[in-house]
Amino acid sequence: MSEQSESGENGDLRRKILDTTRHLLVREGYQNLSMRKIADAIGYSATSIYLHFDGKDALLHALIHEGMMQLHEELEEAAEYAEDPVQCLRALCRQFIDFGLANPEYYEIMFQLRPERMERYPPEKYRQARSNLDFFGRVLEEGEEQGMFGIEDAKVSASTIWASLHGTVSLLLADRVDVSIERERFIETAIRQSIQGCRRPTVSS
Amino acid sequence: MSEQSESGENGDLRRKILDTTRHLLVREGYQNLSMRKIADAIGYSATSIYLHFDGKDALLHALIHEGMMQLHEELEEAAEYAEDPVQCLRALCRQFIDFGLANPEYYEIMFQLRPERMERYPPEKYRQARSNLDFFGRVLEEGEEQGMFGIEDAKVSASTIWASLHGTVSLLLADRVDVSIERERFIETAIRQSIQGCRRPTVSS
Amino acid sequence: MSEQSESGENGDLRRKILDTTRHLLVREGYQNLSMRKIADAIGYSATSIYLHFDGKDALLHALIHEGMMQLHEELEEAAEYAEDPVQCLRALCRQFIDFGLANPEYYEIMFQLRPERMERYPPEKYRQARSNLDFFGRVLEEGEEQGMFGIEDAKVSASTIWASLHGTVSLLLADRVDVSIERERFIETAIRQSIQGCRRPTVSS
Amino acid sequence: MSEQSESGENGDLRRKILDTTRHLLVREGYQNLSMRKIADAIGYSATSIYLHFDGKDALLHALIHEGMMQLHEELEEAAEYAEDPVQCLRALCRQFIDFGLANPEYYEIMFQLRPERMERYPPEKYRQARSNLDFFGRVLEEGEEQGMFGIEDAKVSASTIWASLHGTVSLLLADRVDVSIERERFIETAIRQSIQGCRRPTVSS
DNA sequence: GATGAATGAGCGTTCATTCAT
DNA sequence: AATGAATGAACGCTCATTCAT
Repeated sequence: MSEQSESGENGDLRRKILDTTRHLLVREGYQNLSMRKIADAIGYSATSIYLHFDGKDALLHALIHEGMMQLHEELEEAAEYAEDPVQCLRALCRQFIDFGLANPEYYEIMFQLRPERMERYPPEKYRQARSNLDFFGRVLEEGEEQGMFGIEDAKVSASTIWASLHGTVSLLLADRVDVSIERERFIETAIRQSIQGCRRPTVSS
Repeated sequence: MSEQSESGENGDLRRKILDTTRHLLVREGYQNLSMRKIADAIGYSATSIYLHFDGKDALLHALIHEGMMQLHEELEEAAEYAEDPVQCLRALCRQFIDFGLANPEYYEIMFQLRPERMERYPPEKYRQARSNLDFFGRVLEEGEEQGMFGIEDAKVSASTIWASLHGTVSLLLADRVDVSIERERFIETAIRQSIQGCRRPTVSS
Repeated sequence: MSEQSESGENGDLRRKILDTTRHLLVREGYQNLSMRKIADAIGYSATSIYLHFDGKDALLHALIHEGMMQLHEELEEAAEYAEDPVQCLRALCRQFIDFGLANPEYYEIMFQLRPERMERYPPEKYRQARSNLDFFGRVLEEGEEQGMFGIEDAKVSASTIWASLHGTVSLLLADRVDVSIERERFIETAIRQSIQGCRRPTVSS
Repeated sequence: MSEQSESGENGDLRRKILDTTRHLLVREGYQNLSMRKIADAIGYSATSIYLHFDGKDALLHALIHEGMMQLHEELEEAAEYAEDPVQCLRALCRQFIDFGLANPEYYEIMFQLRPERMERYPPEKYRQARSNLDFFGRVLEEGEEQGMFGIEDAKVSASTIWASLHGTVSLLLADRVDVSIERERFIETAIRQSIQGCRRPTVSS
């Protein structure tokens, strides 16, 4: 009642909106998200959202930004403690997948929206987003220099590995992986194959 | 009673609806698809669609079914002429990606819609859908038996390869691959790494 | 119940919408007109209006068109029975004012909306609208040839007379004329002065 | 407590609100005027406006009042230097039109809003507003006494002249005068005809 | 087999205004 | 004197769907 530090019930409506939107995203998906539903879920009028965000797009952009930042931090931390490029690549893959599975709401808006449907996501933010890919590019380059990989172009391979991880997360989130396959085993195999795919080939294919 | 409207190909409105919907899907995307737009595009009343389909979902289910059948045929044909498991796997990968890029309208509804949000896609159809995965499983099994691969479980690896291909197609369709990367090179690298990922590893990772 | 000639209660929803809109316009004004209010007033859902009109603009354009046609007919008829240009001009003035006062709803959307607010009124209709002005131009020209007027340019004078009549109608509709002035006398004076204004001046002013 | 925000002209927020509203009116029109836009434009919160005005209507009433005062002054000055009633009437007409064209923001709220729809514009202000009409009444009376005019009732003719001028300004502001007509010529003709309309008629009409 | 008429629910957004501080 | 937070009502419009014919 007296003071309102920084995480009191007061004032952080903006925070509440972001969190609620995240939860709704995971429960109902982007398509079924509406300003009214968000408002109802937080117990405020729809108008109130506009006090904190310029509109639906701005709200989602803010969420995407948060997701990108969080992913960035997680990848950074994962890369930090790795001893060699291979271990580092493995850690990055694992972290990316974990992030996607743990934050499906972020994942959907960050990676699964067709850009044509999310109008005008500021290009400057896209650049920042893509910086997450650089983690993979750097470690591939490094490993290549040390003769651990057999890739042609670190940038290209970073993208294909990303594609592989993205597919893995997408299928898991969509529950499209055969139920008879154990989740952890699927993930581990996907990672192993991704890394193995960068190895110097034993025979030409 | 006498004349059949003005359309030459008499009767098969159902066919027309499906085709038009496909075209609309590719032009406007799933989100902007509406029954009215379909009806306008075929020159019939919106009500007519309901004579042939129970609703929007049923219409999409039918389309998904068609897409699955077509993909099945294409994979079948691709596998047919391969000489050895590795070549066959390569052909399957290439065909899957080609299918996705050539039929973005199918691809989106087949693989990019969250099933929880597409009301009750009949499980029996899902089973059929999954049969497309068996192509990959079979060739992996075969190659494993011939000592060409070093995988633990063909079913699991089939899924991870599928994941990899799905990620590749998804990123390409969403235009999220760095523009500086040549499209064909990206695809070729993705396929090569997918196959290489199944090879017997040179060192344990 | 059996047959539905052409003015039955059935089918003429379009007509009903137009009429109701007209009434609402006069009761509440253009600013307070909304699709919902129209729908409520006719006892239909708002959606139904869109079955007959592309949108609010199209609905108003249709009304403007009707108004222009009606005014055109009335002016035409007024001009028909006049014996000489002066009588004709007088009849036209009288008819224009009568039309405005009798159809305030038409008058508002026809003449009192700032064009910037009524988006994209088709220019081809504007041309037709302006044709109403030609009645005045023609009679002024004719009278000038017969030496009855002392005007410089029929087109310019037609416009100034129109301005005069427009001001007269506007003030009356807005109830801005002093209550102590009898309505009919005001109108009569306005008309007389408008005509007198075109006479050959007695002294230069 | 110490510093007064950043604005130099301390205190007179009320003045600032009025001025800003005027500018917004001319830039965006009455329809697009909103309290929030005003607040944004002056750099204060929307709430602040309510400290100085009871609401949107009151704010507009204040503006109307100012406009009436300004018009009054201008007409007064115009009348002052005239040598005879005809010249005076001409000067008044010219000044009225000039005022309208130079202050479209004032003109719209002063003369083009239907009072019924502008809640309760205080009648005492209307009286004051009407005083502007008296300029015309007086000069007509005077001219009539001197035999220069042939009008029946100065008050009535003042109103009809006003109507004429009002129509002229309205059409010009709405850009409804044929583009082929030169603006100044249109104005001059309107004024000449207005005055000529009060002359003693050469023949009865 | 095909339609026209109709609708309830919902969309993102803006508005003038209030109230506690 | 000034504000930030909040709101209910309304806006034009689109949607998938139903029903009588």
